[in-house]
Amino acid sequence: MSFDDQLPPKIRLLRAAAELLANSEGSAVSTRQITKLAGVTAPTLYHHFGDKEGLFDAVVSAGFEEYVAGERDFAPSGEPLEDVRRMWDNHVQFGLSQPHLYLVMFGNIRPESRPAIVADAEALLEEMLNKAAISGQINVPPREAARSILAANVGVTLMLIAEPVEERNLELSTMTRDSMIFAVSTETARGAAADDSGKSSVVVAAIALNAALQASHSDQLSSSELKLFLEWLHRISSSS
Amino acid sequence: MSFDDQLPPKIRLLRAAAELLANSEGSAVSTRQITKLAGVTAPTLYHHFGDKEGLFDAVVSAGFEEYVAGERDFAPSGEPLEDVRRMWDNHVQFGLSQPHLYLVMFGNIRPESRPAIVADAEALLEEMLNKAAISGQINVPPREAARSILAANVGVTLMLIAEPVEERNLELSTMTRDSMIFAVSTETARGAAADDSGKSSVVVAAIALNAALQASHSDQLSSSELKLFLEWLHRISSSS
DNA sequence: CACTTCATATAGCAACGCTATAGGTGCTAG
DNA sequence: CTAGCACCTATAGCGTTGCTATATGAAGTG
Repeated sequence: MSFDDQLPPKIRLLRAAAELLANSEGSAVSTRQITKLAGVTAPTLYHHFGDKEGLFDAVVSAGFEEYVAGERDFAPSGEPLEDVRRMWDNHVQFGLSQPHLYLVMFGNIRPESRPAIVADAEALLEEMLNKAAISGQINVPPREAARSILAANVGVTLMLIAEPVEERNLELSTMTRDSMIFAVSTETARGAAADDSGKSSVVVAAIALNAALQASHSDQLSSSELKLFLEWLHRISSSS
Repeated sequence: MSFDDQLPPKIRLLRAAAELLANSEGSAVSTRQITKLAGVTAPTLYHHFGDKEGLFDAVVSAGFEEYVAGERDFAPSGEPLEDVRRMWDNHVQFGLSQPHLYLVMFGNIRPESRPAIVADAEALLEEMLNKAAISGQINVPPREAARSILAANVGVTLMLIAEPVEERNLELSTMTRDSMIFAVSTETARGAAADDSGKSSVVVAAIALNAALQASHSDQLSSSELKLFLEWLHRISSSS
């Protein structure tokens, strides 16, 4: 019954919960199943984790490490938007390979209670999008882009999980993914990639902004503000 | 206790369930609450609806009529893609105004069990996208486009529901919506933004510069200067 | 040794979704 | 009018859920 004697009960509970979450098909996972598999009784669970959700949160943190590890390994491809695509695919892959764990992480929605994990995933995406922004590859602030992309990513994954396995069509994922990324990117070409060779730096961006601001005066700043702004921009631009 | 005597119990159950789903804050709704409010006992519920989910499905069908009615009223604007935008907004609006009902409809995800309602919503969207396809306005088969857009729509709505009310930012919705629609449409609108007096390139450059400055703090500006600089940058980059 | 602190077990509560069984109701057939 | 027959509802309770009041054991400290 208990599968891992002589380990501390806290760890046995974590492993039992993880195993049940990973393998249980369809129905929910009960505390009694978990404690039975772990070879402990109910109060032990509540002593260590407070309540069922506390246990699941702990399991999820561990599962999330795995998820994040998958995301970070892909990271340095040099092309940030390509990395965002990989993060998207990794997200979907994780959801489909461990649907119950995923549902605990992202599918357990209740009004006004945001799972902590969502913020983490969002931060991860934002970090990557920030790199894209530095290269001038996106036309939306990274934070908003991250939220938007993550929302679509979760929506797609949930929808795929809800479908019968044999009907799951991953094209839904790739299509939505590319739609979202394309929409926030500055790529101009519909079919072919732009040859704009990216690779901007602070200086390049500043120069571009400087030129753009002088060409069409923005009405977001007053004229005196604009003058000072342009002076600072010049200092930055001429720093290299 | 029972609020609507002399109506048939089936209808009283439906109304009680709908009312509880609409008003219950946070916690779940139990069959006992429902039967108590309806003034009937448990077997009555199971006689008419089979099980709890059957009742909820029935409530949802009724609620869905309302939802669909909202969608159909908007329909004939002549511009199909504009109608898709309205359907998207209506969807989000419905979710935020009746979050519990919405969660029963779209948030109750379990592996390989697709809520019937999703197929209906998908069909509705597909129908509209078909009109767009006939006018040559989209570059993707309507069915796939509908699935993709609906997935993103649900994802956004769930994410907004999970957020605290005061933090809810509908821009997440409009931005994701336009991203999705733009991506499937044949508009070559990327250039249209450039027509927009070059403002978009200003925004792109500002976003890039903003990200670059925060990544590697330049030593060309003092910290107080930088602070003000970034504030202005933010004003510019969030102008459109 | 006495004392505190932590960790686990015994036993059980209230609430849950659901149901076996039986009784009441209104209908049609004879 | 009555007998039979569906249909609908109630009494009572089953098995399971998440969780806990209480007690017991073990381990460290004075």
